[in-house]
Amino acid sequence: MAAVGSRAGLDTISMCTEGQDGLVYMQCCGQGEGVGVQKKLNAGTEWSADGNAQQTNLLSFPRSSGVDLPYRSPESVEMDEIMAAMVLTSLSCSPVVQSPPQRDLLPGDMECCGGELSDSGSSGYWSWDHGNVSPAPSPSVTEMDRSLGQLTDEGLHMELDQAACEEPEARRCKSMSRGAYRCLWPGCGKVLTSRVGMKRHIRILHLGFLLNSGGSERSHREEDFYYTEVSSEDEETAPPSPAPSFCSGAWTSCSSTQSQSTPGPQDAPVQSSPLSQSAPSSVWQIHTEHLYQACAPIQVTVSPGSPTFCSWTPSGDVQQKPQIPASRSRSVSVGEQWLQRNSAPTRSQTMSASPSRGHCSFRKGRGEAKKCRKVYGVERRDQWCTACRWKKACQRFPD
DNA sequence: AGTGCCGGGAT
DNA sequence: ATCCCGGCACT
Repeated sequence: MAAVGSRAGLDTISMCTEGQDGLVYMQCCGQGEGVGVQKKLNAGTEWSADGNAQQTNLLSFPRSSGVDLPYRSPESVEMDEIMAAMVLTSLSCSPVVQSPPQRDLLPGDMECCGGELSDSGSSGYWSWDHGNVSPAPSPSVTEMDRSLGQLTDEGLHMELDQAACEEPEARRCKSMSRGAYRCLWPGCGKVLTSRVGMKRHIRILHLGFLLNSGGSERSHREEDFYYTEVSSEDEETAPPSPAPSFCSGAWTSCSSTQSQSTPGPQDAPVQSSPLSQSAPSSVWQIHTEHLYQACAPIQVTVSPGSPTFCSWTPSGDVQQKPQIPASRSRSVSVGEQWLQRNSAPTRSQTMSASPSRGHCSFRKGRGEAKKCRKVYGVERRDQWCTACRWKKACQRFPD
């Protein structure tokens, strides 16, 4: 299925229609991994992707029969019709058909994650350029190719977790319909309705990978340990766990505007807006600041997911993120962000695993982490964290 | 020697 | 509570 969303996959798409009940059946013959995905969609559209199916390319498409298409080459016309069919199906229900291992994604996601969805073709998700479709003449092949390629590039960053920033009604209808996934990370407990979103949540917030790091392969399986599937009842009884401040602008900016606007003529998708990826680290940074005065240092397990909350407001603008008091904000270097991400998980390990010293002092050996003194130098002592200034255990760069 | 920070003192 | 520093452990 991984290739279905790609051009290679589209080459083998075939479809046929049944006139009487208005169902549109599309068959996608993938090239390799051939587990089929079937989705019965709300509007009576059914998708079938089966790598083993050998089916002739029957390209009758009564739903768009009234459309006059300018003459193009047969291949182009074929692709156009395919695209038109896909576009029509996406208009009514905007499916998110995931790769077979994640086929537990149910129509709820599709209904609620509407037009803004786009997923990585390379990771096996369908990509739908949904918001820009119309029954009018379908976009040219090159246009679609371009948009598909773009979605392939960008899609990974805009997954189903967008639902977190959508309307509450939409979320409700999603959560009531079936199970969900709950983050097991200590102090988080966020519930998401899609596995992909949960994985990404864990990967980004807890495992500390930046969005654009592209999901380094080594971490791909790691998220599985940190979430669990919960039933819908569990989800409903569970308190709405605070979602960390990850309603980043790009995830939400694509949501309502595009899907709710009347489908205009083909335009370049708006989904390619770049993501702001720097905020979380700085948020963690701020929250580790001055902890010496706030609580005992031993309890500082800098869990990146815990400190901030995501308001479930539909707009989900970047400005919706919790505003950091200006007095505490400061620029954070890349190295510091790295330290923040990497020092957090190791801290508890070093604490618990080394009862080496006889007396109760938890004094650790020289960590490799830079401290304020090293980072800023003695001459810029005013930029040290409070603890360092007081010759206490550094809170800005905890071991 | 340089650094991190505990323990304790000063305010 | 806040701020500072002597002095020790560690590299």
